[in-house]
Amino acid sequence: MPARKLNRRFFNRPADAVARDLIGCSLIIRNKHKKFELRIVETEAYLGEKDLACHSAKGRTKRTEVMFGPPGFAYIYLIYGIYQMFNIVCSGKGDPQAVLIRAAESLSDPKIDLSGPGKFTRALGINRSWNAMDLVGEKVFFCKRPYQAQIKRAARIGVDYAGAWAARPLRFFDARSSALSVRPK
DNA sequence: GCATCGATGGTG
DNA sequence: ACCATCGATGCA
Repeated sequence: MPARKLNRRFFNRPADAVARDLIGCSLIIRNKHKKFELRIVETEAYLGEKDLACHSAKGRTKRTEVMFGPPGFAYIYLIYGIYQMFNIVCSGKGDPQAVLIRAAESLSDPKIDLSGPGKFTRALGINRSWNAMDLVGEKVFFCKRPYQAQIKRAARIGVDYAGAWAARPLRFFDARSSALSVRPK
């Protein structure tokens, strides 16, 4: 039945709260020809200027500009010259936090592999042209759905450079999912 | 199984 | 010179 659509207020909270609450939620993407529906199983929170793993800690630049704006919009960037990372801007305007979507399960086509942040964007055709896209709109939006995830948390992946922030348990995942991203540590 | 490594390009 | 990654390769 009609799942509850997540509104802008949902994202106007600290990124760790949003990251946790997004586990088990669905993401609906309506393109011209295809419609994707998927369930989010892994996220990471990036807590803004004080968080040394968060891009906004390096300052306000052209790339990170969207994070300094209002919540509920996409922050997309290129990593390793190859992969696009899909984030949702969180917290209020002027507090540049974000949540990275790391893995999901496709509900519309189980064959689609979304078990990693790079695989996720590649499979869904998400790229930097999506930067600043509204994620509480008509074509792309999230829904709360009746699903019992077993939520666990751990340190974030690939941020060893961030000092004490690297050890913080800001990665959230559904322990029952078989579509988690793999990387150890 | 696991460890290591190259691809590839924007960013500061 | 770094990277919020992935997949291939080598060796066990």
